[in-house]
Amino acid sequence: IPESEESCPVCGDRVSGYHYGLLTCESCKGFFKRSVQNNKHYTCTEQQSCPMNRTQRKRCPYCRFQKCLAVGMKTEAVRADRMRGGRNRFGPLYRRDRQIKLQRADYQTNVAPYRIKMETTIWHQSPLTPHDHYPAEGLTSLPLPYSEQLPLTGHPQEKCHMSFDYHTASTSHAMHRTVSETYTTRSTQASSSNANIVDCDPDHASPLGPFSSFLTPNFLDALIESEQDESQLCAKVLSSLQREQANRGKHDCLNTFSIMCKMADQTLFGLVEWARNSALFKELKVEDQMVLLQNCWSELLVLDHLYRQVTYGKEGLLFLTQAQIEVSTIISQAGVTLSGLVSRTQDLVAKLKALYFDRKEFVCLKYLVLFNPDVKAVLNRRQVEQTQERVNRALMEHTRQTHAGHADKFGQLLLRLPEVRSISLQVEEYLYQQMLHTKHN
DNA sequence: TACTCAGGGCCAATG
DNA sequence: CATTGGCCCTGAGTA
Ligand SMILES: [Zn+2]
Ligand SMILES: [Zn+2]
Repeated sequence: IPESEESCPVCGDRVSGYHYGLLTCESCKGFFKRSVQNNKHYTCTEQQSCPMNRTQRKRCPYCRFQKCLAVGMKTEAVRADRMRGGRNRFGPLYRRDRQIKLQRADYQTNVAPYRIKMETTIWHQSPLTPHDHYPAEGLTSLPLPYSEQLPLTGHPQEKCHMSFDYHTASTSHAMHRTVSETYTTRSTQASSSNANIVDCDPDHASPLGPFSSFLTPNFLDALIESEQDESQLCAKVLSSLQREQANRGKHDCLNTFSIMCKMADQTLFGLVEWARNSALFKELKVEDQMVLLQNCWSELLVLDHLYRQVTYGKEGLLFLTQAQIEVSTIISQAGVTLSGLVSRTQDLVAKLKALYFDRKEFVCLKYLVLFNPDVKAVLNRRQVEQTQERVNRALMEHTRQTHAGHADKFGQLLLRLPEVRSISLQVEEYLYQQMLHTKHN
């Protein structure tokens, strides 16, 4: 059933089954076969980047064949002897792929919505006071640097620097407090957001919505101001880990990898909260809020991780909130999935560092990923589209103004999003495996 | 052994 | 004429 939903990665047409390595449509199957069998060499009359879709795929065989190869169609699967029927060596690959897709579908439709539902229920049941919202707030008044040692088990030789230092993550917390509070203490009935926002924000009251009175140059600033301070999120994640550890005995400690999973879990919680607190997001219908979050939660998770690595991470170290782990340790001790994930991520971190990826851009990318008009079940597509375009313009403007020396930083940033998406799918897969694994114990 | 499903081939339609 | 793509035939691997 799920593969009837899939569309051909080459041209977007309906998929007819696995062909030469992956799910493709019938026409691309035939095209690829003929091209390989007859050893075709096409040429492109344009810039070798012709659009590929159902109606235009015939226009440029060169670009079509390049795309076939790019998405992973395998020339080895075309038989030189033209033997018909039977099976080839890709059989097991197809089986694995099917399994993974099933798992992913199961996770997407059962687990992720459940989580989000749970979180929204909590949200609606208890209108949050600022104090509840930041359970770790007291930590900000502690003398800095505040350090603590989390007992770790697992691999005794493993050099795992688990010292917690608020100095690095803490910035001008007090400055943003007031802004954050006005947002978080609002009634959270998102469906009637307009009235609430006008109520709480008389300065910006407008019949067209809370942001319509912001002039475009201030749009991004307004977005940034409403962002929760980084240290608050870190503190929340950490305090929850400490609670978890406190509930366990001294001799029943979490190992590093469980800690990473728990961190991801808590961060996800925080990201859902982030979205639900954002004024742009509140303008959407609750139904659309749900489907958008269900679509991008893992991408947000990856983006969040990337930003933390770029800003706080040191070379060769994986920075987890306040803990640092040597990347080489993970690569050598984790399974193939996780180590692959970590190395792909670190590659991306290096690229972003080279671009001097900043906080404003990070926030913009989060919004671009969240307001994805391509999500199938979205009701008000126009609204999502407009918001995405708006953020997109803001990002373009920002990169043009503040990074004038760096040609096309805007384009470079957008080009990283497909890789983020790809990593996020792998993350979902990994988390799903972990879930099954822990369930069986 | 019956069934599956990804290979190959066929051929009307298209230009 | 060459190319396309929907449909059908085949047969090794699988339950
Ligand atoms: Zn196709
Ligand atoms: Zn082309």
